[in-house]
Amino acid sequence: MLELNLIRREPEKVKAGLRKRNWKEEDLAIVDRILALDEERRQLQTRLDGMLAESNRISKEIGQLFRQGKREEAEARKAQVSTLKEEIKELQARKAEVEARLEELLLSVPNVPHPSVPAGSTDADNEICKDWTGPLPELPQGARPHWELAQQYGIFDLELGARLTGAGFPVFRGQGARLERALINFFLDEARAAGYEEIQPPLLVNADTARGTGQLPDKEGQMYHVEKDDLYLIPTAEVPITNIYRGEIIPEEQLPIKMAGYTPCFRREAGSYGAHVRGLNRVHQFDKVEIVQIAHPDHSYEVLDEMLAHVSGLLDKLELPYRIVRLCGGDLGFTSALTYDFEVWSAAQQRWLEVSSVSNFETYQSNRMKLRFRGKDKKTRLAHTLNGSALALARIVAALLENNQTPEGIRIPSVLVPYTGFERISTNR
RNA sequence: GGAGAGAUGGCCGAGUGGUCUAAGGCGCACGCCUGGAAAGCGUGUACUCCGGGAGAACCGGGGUCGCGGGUUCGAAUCCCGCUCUCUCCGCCA
Repeated sequence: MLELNLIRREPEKVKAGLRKRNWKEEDLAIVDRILALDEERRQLQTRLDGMLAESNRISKEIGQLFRQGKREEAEARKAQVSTLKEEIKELQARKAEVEARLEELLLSVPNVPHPSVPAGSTDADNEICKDWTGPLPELPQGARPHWELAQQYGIFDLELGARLTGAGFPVFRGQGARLERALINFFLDEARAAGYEEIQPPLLVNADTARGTGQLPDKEGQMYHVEKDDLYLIPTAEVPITNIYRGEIIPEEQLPIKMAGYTPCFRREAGSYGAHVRGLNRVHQFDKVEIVQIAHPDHSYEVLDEMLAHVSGLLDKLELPYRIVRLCGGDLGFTSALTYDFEVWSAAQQRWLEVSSVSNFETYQSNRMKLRFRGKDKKTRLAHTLNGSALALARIVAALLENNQTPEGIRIPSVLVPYTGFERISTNR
């Protein structure tokens, strides 16, 4: 949720941001409607405060009159307050109504994109910031996509998952399961070495938490909902981890706060189908290590760069070709100010797969969460929140399988060998 | 799932209808004292909204004692609902 102050001070900047997100001119009027409602709200508040002050004053007098034994005067004042009270009730109702409408409008305004966000409407307009300049893997004759390799080596089984649960729930087996676990441990160890506190959050969250990071109300359809308990399966560890500090006021010297966690992630992904979602390319449940930082507003873009470097380091160590893409206005998430995607080369599919998304939300999430810090000047300010995948497992596995296939089996990058306990995946395990 | 107790400021804790503008203590900050420190003494110490103001200074007002309603001229205090915590019982990896 955007800060009302920003809309009040710089409505044109907000409108320019919406234009970058390809909003139609006539829809920009929402900014003016917000400003009008805010003005109305403040006027109501001023009037209401005056009446409440009056009522408080008279009530105090009544107390004094009673103690002095002046019953009749006290009774007269009572009647006076009674009429005041009716007006107060009416004003309160109007104020609540105005506030509810204001809130609703505010929730429907996305974050203002960072100046560096390129114009554009689809992923074709995204800007490649760092392309892969090295050689792409050369595959042997008869190279196969990862879903075929999975069958050949018994790494994971989607048909089995479909029988147990439904489409999009892979069952990892044998060396495949061990590879998953190795990657998780590798990513967590790397995060810890980079100063992130390891978190094991709940996998189900309540509506307040889902609202804090912006999954509700706008991405409701993305999440699995447990109706009986009104809980949501997390689509990413970002949701519970960022909310750890919801409503907190953090001493400035504790910033930045760095947290990392491994969780399975659950996404409904309704309506997707076809060849580009085969295998592990898009599934309903996948493993991911997420890194989260809560940063000082003056330094959040340095933090973003640091997170990009961290993710780059992971991919370097895994020896995977990758490129970094800056999302354009049309592709940018609702709550994000700036997002970089990491894409790894999937040699058999001959395409780039998104394996990480690193974003700065500035105060968009923290405003909704009331996540603040206390500066050296004793004032409270909203902190900036950032997060990134480091990394999303399913597609990393897909790329590793395809890029490292040899006639003797699938080579494990040397950095992972201490974690897997084997150097190659082969039929004879 | 059943029974009971509770939720007050950064923390502990008092407070059963008006003087609560929330006692007292701890902690923290600043000052005095000291060669320096401790002790002692003094002062201060929540968040938020609205208005005034050039003002993130300051002044005035509103709201917040778990959350939401209600009773009352007036609620931390009385009533109803909810959430959470603790104790006991049941179930359980």
